[in-house]
Amino acid sequence: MSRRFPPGAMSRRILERKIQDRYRAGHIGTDDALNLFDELIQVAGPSSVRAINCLLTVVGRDCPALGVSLFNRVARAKVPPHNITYGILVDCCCRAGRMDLGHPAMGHVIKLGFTAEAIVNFSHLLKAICAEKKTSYAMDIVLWIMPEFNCVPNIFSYNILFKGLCNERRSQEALELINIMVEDGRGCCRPDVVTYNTVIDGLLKEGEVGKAYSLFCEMPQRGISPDDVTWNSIISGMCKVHAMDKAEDVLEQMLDRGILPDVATYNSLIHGYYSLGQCEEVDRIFKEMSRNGVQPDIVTYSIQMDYLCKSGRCTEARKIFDSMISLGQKPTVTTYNILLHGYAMERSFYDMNCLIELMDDNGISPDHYGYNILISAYAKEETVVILRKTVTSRKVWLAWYMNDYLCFIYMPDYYFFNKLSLMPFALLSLLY
DNA sequence: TTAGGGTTAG
Repeated sequence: MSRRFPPGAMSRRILERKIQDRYRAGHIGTDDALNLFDELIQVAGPSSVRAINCLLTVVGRDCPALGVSLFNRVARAKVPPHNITYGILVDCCCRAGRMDLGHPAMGHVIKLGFTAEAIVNFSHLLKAICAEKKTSYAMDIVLWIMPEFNCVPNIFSYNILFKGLCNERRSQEALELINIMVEDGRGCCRPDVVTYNTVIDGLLKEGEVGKAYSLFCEMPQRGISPDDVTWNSIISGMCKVHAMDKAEDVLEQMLDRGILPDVATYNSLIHGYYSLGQCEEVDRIFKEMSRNGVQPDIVTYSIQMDYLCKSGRCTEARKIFDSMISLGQKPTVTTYNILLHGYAMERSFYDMNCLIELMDDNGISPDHYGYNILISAYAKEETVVILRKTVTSRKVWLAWYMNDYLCFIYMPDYYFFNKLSLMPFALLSLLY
């Protein structure tokens, strides 16, 4: 009787199955995935590609650069990568800030003849190109290069372009593109609810409230029903320009259509009323939330803390912060920044330093908002003298004396600022 | 393996 599998093949199949089952159940962490990858790659064969895709997805999600290096090991093993494997690779290259590797990876997909099925791979590439504020180039890819390779752009491709245009403050062009697509749209590439939501949000962020509202009103005529995201965007836009009556009108319309407000809806209203100093209205919204069974979330508490800090009531804000933690809510970097800004306004340097230590203990790194708050606060002290700036391998230490006290700021994200032109405003004014 | 909304600094 002949054996069905060569020696070792059965244990390899068992390992592959185990990996895929655990991946589907969401039971693989990054460290786990690395160990399983080491185990599998030693015995891997052509059948291992699905399990390898699962492991690359888990590792790449957390650490895209590591995902790229694992792919190199796959390429050296006798496992022909699948189109999906290349998709994960393109995504990892782009998210690791290695567009110089992302383009060749995509070129490889084309060379191997995967182009017709490479639609998702193109989406990763388009997203990364748009993130670099090169949406015009991404548009050339969608309109000319993809059809050239028989890869028909889908609504995902177009919606990535719409988001890119809006992020470049080119919402008017996005609006015109919607109209062109409506006039001669074909098949799957008619604008959908996500397209409208993206452009409505872009117009609102550029202060074009009237145009955003008109587009919102045109949706039903064009056969697209607004969803919860659409309603929330319009309500948030109205709240940001302090048109609270209009926001309440839109909320009524939303309820009439049977769509229930969620925590994001209430957060917009609470923020709007706090900005106007109308605390009685805030209390009313909180009661309404509670009546409708909607629980406040981290953003609700952050908005409340921000109001208290800006009113010189940091102690009360801190009580909310501490009670939030005791209830098991994890503060985000924004929550810390709000409190940090409150302490900075009070010039409470001791509290600021303690909070930074707490962030560190909880594994949260300050972002460019946080650094600006810190540096601006210290820079306002007349006795600040920059003592030393050390730049080593993408890391920056700043040290200075303030009131005979040696202060440090460690900037692990220097490369990030440099890359995205997000070097903190206050830091620039100190260094140059 | 791909797209959209609510909070923070100067």
